[in-house]
Amino acid sequence: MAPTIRDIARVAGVSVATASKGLNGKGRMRPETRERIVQTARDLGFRPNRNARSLTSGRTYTVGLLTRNGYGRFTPALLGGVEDALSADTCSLLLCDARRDAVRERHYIDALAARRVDGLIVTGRETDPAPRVGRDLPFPVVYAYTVSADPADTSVTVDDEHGGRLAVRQLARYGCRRIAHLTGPPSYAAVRDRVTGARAALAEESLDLPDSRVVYGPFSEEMGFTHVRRLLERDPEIDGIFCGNDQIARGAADGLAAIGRRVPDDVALVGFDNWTLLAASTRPAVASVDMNLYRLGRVVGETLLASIDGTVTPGISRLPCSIAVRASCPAPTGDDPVWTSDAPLVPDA
Amino acid sequence: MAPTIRDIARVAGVSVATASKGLNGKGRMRPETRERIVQTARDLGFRPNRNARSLTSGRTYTVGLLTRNGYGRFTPALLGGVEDALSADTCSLLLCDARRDAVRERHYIDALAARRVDGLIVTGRETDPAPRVGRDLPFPVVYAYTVSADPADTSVTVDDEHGGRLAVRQLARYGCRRIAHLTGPPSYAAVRDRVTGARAALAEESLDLPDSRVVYGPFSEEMGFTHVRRLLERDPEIDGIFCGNDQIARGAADGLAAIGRRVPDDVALVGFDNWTLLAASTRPAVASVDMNLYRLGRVVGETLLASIDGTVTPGISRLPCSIAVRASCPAPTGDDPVWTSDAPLVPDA
DNA sequence: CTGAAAGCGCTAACAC
DNA sequence: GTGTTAGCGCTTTCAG
Repeated sequence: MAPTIRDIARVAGVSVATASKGLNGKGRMRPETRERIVQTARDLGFRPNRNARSLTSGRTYTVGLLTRNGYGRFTPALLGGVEDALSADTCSLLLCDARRDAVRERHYIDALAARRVDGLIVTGRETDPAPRVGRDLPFPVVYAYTVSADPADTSVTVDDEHGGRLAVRQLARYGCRRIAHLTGPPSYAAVRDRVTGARAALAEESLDLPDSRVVYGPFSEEMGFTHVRRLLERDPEIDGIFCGNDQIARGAADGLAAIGRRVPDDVALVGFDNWTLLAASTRPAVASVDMNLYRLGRVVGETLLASIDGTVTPGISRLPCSIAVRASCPAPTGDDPVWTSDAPLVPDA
Repeated sequence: MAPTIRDIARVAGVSVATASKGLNGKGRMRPETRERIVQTARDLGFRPNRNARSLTSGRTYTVGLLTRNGYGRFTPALLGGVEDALSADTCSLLLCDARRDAVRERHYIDALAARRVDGLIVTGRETDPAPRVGRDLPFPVVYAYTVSADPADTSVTVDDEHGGRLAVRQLARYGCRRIAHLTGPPSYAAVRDRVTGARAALAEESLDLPDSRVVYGPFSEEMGFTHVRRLLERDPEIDGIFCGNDQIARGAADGLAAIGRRVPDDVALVGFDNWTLLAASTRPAVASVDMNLYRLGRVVGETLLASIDGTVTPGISRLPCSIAVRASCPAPTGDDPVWTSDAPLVPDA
């Protein structure tokens, strides 16, 4: 059995109360007593039981992370940021995956409540407003990437409009004048927001993005591969394409190669997600919008810690994106935020 | 504040002990009393504090998951299996990412010990024997995917040799007779094991894999793209290639297309990892060895639960792979285990 | 300066 | 059947 504070007290020849104070650097006592206590604890390999401590303190220094639909490509970066933010307060993360199942979700919420977590982070793969995770929960909740449909909740997500703006600005700076958009299903808020952003930015350059040059489809390579060719057949003047993710961009790059168009000379390409593994391997490498998910995770963690401390900030906050420049659209970036590297993370897969 | 068992007892008009027994279905008491207690608990939204309970029970029903070098592409599937296995015992997962840093690792181990986790799972991106996580830890440890250098520890990993056998058998069944291997750095045990397996399987078919047809390099598309062409220049008779992962396979497919070789008619291809997002999008789609990581996770979880119960199984156990058949090598699979789908998981990214 | 005592939320013997 | 008591490991008044 692991030694308890009583063992320390006994061996050090003091009372339990003194041992406690000694170990926690509280109260006042003769330095030699404290030293003796600490030394004894070290000798016995004493490790205070945090669960016991949380009984009195009321804090468990544990937060839940509930993902609503599995761990995806976005999870690692987000998780890294969350962990780093929380580690500042030596909080640990309890993981739960609801797998699109409301019953599972409920079950996990209960389990987390029974463990008296200090807070909860809810994440999911879409930025669309989603039903909140429960009402009157006994801990603060922050939604990460996904946003709660209830404006009284706290959500932190990506500014997809900004991402859309960055993408087309990069194309425009490269000199593109007839820009098209190949993207995912319009049922995604992210997809719609990016279109909105793209149009706004183009308008500032006196350019436009007519409906005829926007193609919605699945978020897949296949989509990019087939539709890029149709698009250029219909409208051979297109000289730049904003792709809704890097898979589409890759398909588009291959499709352009197949019809003998050079990238970026004839048609420039900008993707989204900056999934380096894919974007950097495309021929040529694809410039891409980065959602700064590590930073998102940090902000989420910090927001949750603040909520736990009583400072709640209801509403949705949207963090800006960056642009990762690569050969498919090699223009200077102007004042736009530039992505450089995954800094403190082990990159990708 | 959340109601405590005392609140329940008071409201239900019984003692705390009776309330406890009533709620846990223990002891014997008048059914109506039990009913009253349970009903009161429901009314007050009582949620027993598991931390308090674990003080007496000695069990926290929490296990740590320590990843040594970040969350990769393999993590989600593994994690899913682990979660499912542990949920059978209503265990929760505490997440830690050591990020290749021994100090961080030590720190996390301490934190987990302080939380009195019932057990620990250690995972990492390589199957190479790695230094064990600590000595004389106060809880059982199971290594997942990564294996401990100490044979007294319990490790569960992938049978890469079997994977190598499956890959070349699939090629052989398609009719390939001059098989080559494009793979990652030989510093990886996984890389060497797969070569061993491939050679063993080929020998059974009276075929071989001479050193001249094995190329080591980085695990990247670029590697496949450039080396497949050199390889076929040197040895134009090659009719099948076993690729060390799906990125290499993809590069190889593109490289073959670039020199006008048809896949699979001229050269068949089998990859490794069965990373569907990549493998299924390659033109043509790439057949690939699947490591059954979800199942690995389950076995790891079950093994850990057994260890917690006192049944330890030291040593390394290696689980077999499956083969996912796709257009790049469309042969019947014989008796080999076939991959069908990610079953209970939300697939990929 | 140090220690006795009470209590955090819950469980488990053992009385009544 | 139900309640009293003690105790899990630790913190925290408050006396001494």
